[in-house]
Amino acid sequence: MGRRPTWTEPELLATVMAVFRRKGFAHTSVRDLEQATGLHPGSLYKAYGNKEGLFTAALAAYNEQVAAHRVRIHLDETDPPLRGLHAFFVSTFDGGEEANPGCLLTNTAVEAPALAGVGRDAVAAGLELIEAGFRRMLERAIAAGDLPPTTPNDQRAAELLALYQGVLVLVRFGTAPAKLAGIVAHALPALLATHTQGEH
Amino acid sequence: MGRRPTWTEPELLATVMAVFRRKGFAHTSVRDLEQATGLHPGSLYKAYGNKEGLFTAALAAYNEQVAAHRVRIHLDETDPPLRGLHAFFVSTFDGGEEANPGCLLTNTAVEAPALAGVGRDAVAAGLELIEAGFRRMLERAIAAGDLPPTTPNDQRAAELLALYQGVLVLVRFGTAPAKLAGIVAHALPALLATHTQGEH
DNA sequence: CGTTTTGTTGAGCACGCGTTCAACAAAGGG
DNA sequence: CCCTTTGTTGAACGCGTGCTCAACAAAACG
Repeated sequence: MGRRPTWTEPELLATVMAVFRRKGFAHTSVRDLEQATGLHPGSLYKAYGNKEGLFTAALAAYNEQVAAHRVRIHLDETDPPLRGLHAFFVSTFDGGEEANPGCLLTNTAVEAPALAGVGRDAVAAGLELIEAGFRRMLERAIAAGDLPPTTPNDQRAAELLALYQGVLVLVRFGTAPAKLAGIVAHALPALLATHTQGEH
Repeated sequence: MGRRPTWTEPELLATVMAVFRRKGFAHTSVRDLEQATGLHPGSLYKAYGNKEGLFTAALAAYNEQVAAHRVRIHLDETDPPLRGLHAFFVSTFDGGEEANPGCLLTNTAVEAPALAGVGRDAVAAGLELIEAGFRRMLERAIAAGDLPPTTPNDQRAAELLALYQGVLVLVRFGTAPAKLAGIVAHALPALLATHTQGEH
């Protein structure tokens, strides 16, 4: 090769990802990325084509590095499963004030409703990754006897995903962690409680 | 005055608001607004100072026109109250495919975490408007005997707001209305059901 | 050691952005 | 009926944007 890359690709993408995550796609300029990475535009464009390609790669990196990691740690490897679920939610806002830039998937889903195919697919894949994690965790909880199988796991997982996205909106807005903790602590058990479909 | 305004202010802001709501602040150019309103930049800038002023005014208009209206219709004037709550959620996605651009408050909360004071205050005011609507609706439901007062209304309202934001994220992403309907139909009764704080 | 291959450099381009302003046109006031 | 006031016009400006490219430098290869 030529001059040895200053970055390994995952590290580079993690850096780029962090900027997109904090500022959003539109508010991030290529010069922001230059400053964050120390690389000059030619390098970035040679490797990723354009700003959208850079964003797409960062989104994929987010799925692989951040989302999948959180799912594995909290939803797949924590016992009891429902405790892992709680930790999964809390992990979005327990890092102090400025440490929680929200979720790149949530931010992207909201920012670009008409986003081009690849970007949309990446968001869909990320959300499905999380929802599938919820389903696996629910199965473990049922197997452990912590949860009565009164509602299909698909249904419960979809509801958990919706609540999760909502929490992430509030996180990004800057809602106080104490309030978020209260929401999560009560809403998760309530959502999962057995229930003969309520009247309203 | 001079040439009679082509627009009444609320109509103008409703038009501007629709563009911001669909495209987001960053992706909306002043030329987009020119095209949507038929007004030329000088007029817009004379009245609102700059693009952010225009956005702030549109945000206030959203609170007064859209959010407050929905709260009143569904949360304050529908009986039984819990049926109104359901309708409030469903109203975010029952308008067909392209008809539901999501919520300007949600979109703004996500897009601009570091938004300047006024914009942030407007979002906070809008969210509080909705949360207060939830609280009033909960009081009515309890008074009507439809809901046991086992959990403080503040707590319940906060959870409903979180779920609401999550649904709006999914709406904006383009999740199928049938799936959203399933989420809402089951999650709302579950969230409100009486519960001795679950273990997990 | 020459050649190729590959990542890097950084000045620079065209474009669209937010914004301004001098000129104008229609209503109100005395 | 003039003068002021006020909303409108639209060309134009400076700037920051996304992006390009010719030159270059270091590893890989035989």
